Amino acid sequence: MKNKQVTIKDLARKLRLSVSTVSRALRNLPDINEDTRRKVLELAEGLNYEPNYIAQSLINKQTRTIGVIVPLIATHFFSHALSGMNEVASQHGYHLMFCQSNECALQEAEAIRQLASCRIDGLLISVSKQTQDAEPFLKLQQKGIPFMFFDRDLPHVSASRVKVEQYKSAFKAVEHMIQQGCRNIAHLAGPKGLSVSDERLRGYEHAMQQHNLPYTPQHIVHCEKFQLNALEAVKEVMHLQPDGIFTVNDPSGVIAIKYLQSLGYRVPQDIAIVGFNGDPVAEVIEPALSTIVQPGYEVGKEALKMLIRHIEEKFTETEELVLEGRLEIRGSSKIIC
Amino acid sequence: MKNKQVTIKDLARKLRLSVSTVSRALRNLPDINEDTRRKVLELAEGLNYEPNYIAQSLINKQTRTIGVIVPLIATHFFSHALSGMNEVASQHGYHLMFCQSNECALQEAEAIRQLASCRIDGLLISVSKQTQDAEPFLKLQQKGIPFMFFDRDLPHVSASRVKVEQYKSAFKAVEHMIQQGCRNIAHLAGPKGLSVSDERLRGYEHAMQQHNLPYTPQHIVHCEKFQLNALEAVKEVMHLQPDGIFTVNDPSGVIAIKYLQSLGYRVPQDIAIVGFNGDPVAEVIEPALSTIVQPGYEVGKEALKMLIRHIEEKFTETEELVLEGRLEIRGSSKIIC
DNA sequence: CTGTTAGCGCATTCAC
DNA sequence: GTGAATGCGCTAACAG
Repeated sequence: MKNKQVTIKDLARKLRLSVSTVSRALRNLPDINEDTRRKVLELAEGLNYEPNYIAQSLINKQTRTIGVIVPLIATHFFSHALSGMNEVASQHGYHLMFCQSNECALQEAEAIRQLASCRIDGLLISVSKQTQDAEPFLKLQQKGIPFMFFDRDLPHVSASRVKVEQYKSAFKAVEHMIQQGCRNIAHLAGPKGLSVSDERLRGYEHAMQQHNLPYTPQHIVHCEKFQLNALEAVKEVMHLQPDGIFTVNDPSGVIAIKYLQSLGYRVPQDIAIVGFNGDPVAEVIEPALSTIVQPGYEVGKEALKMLIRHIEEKFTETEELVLEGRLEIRGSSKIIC
Repeated sequence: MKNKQVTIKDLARKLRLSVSTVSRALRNLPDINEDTRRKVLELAEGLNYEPNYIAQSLINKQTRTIGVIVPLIATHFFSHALSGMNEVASQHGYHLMFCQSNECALQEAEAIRQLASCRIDGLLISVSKQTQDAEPFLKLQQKGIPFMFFDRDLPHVSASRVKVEQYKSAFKAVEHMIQQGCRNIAHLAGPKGLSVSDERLRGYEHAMQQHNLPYTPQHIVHCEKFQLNALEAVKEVMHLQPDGIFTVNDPSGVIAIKYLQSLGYRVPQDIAIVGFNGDPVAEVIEPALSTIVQPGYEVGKEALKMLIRHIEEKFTETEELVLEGRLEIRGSSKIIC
């Protein structure tokens, strides 16, 4: 932001007009001579004038900027969510200020502070898996900055949220495995305390219970680092000789398939695998990995739409939107043809 | 940005001090009574005061905000680049304002205007595949807003850039195929006029020429929409009965492998495939797809580092940084063991 | 229709 | 050490 930028004052001086007249001309307000307006617009165009949003923000008390915090951007789901937000933002004349928490609660809290100082009009956040403390969100509330969760949320914080149905999706996935004949299904779960993995776990448990299938605590192995230690988790769970594994995400499912095949197992005949998310890798593996396809792009779009609506209509109640996940049955779980 | 935010004036009033004293206390400037400073800091903490960056920006003429424009964020390379930028930005106290051009020159130009109005301190851009016009960039220059290209650039625009070596990487890839015994290599190329695909194509051509291998215009099929019509491109190129295909990206390589296998070809014995990028799908396909692994995260980091250096040191010359791509040889091209 | 005045939140002179 | 005055670029009353 050098001083080469043309200001409203420059235009006023060159046209021998007052700044307020120029300001009105620029904004197409009534009560202005058509001739003056034309002149102003022409000069603005010629001098390549761009309104200074910073100055406008100071007056309007709104920046038309939305903060977005995600745990990791280099992810199928979150990159699509951000893409969806970008779509809505540009449609409605908002800008996105982007931060990544790196799954770290401290970085997340710092990002929230920073964004608050930038005077964002609202915040969209998917929390890190460490995040427990509601404090940063309470501060946001007392500052009057609206925020919403998308995907990963803090259940005990009162705020609006847009999510994909996790519990029911997981339930559907496991039920599908049961219908395919699986009786001894294990679950590679995600980090404990993270809303989405907790809900997927519940879906697994309830599906098993509802179909009167036994499972032990050993059937559930938590991967704190998601796919990073999925291999060890698969090895561990194989002691139970399961005929099916429901994995908390697709990369883990892919790792499971590869490992089992290397051991000589046939997927899905000997053991069926179902993942979660709809990652591209799930379509590439042979056999293709059945999965719950999550509409990340739509989550992003709907979350920002809702936030903008709340901002512009000064809506204060909390709202919740739950999108459906689609069970995509592929080779890795198609036992019965 | 409601009016609930505490201002420096609020602090001044409650402490019966002037705003300038409070301002100085807050910024740890000298010439202030230690006792007053303590009181100010305490109250600021207690009232949850956050400095208004908007107001500061108006005075300092810098926003500490960097604009970033990418063609598509939901991409392995660009999402990692953005992640790298986020890392550097938070280290240096900058914020990122994110836009996606959707491969559309018009949206890109509009995004540039918008970001200019936000008075970003600098811009990092990877151009859309449509982009030809230098006009938006010239305007940026006359406004004194520094910008740099990363990855995809406009060669004829004078600006700094950070890229991955495309020509040499493609050359390496094709040469590797030749060393493995391929003699009739086809190339699924990217859109014409897009810097990176043009350079990969040159790498292919020169490698073929240097090894005295003939190729015809039919050996090169351009996919305007990248992977979307890769399948048709593969079918087309198969009329030449190639023993190797070098694809402009990994998804295309994966499509090629799947299609050829469905026809009964053995990869790599009958036909070798090498991709470009280092996408996760390349590791999952069987056989794994050889590829050029591009350091997207580093590109993002280095690009932002360079931009910040230019901004803070008022550096005006153009600079160019070219990172290496790593040839990762995998099953899809390992003919000789 | 147009110009003057005041002020957004803060930093930066310059007095005291 | 501290405060009053001025201004960043712009908008919003209010006069004329």
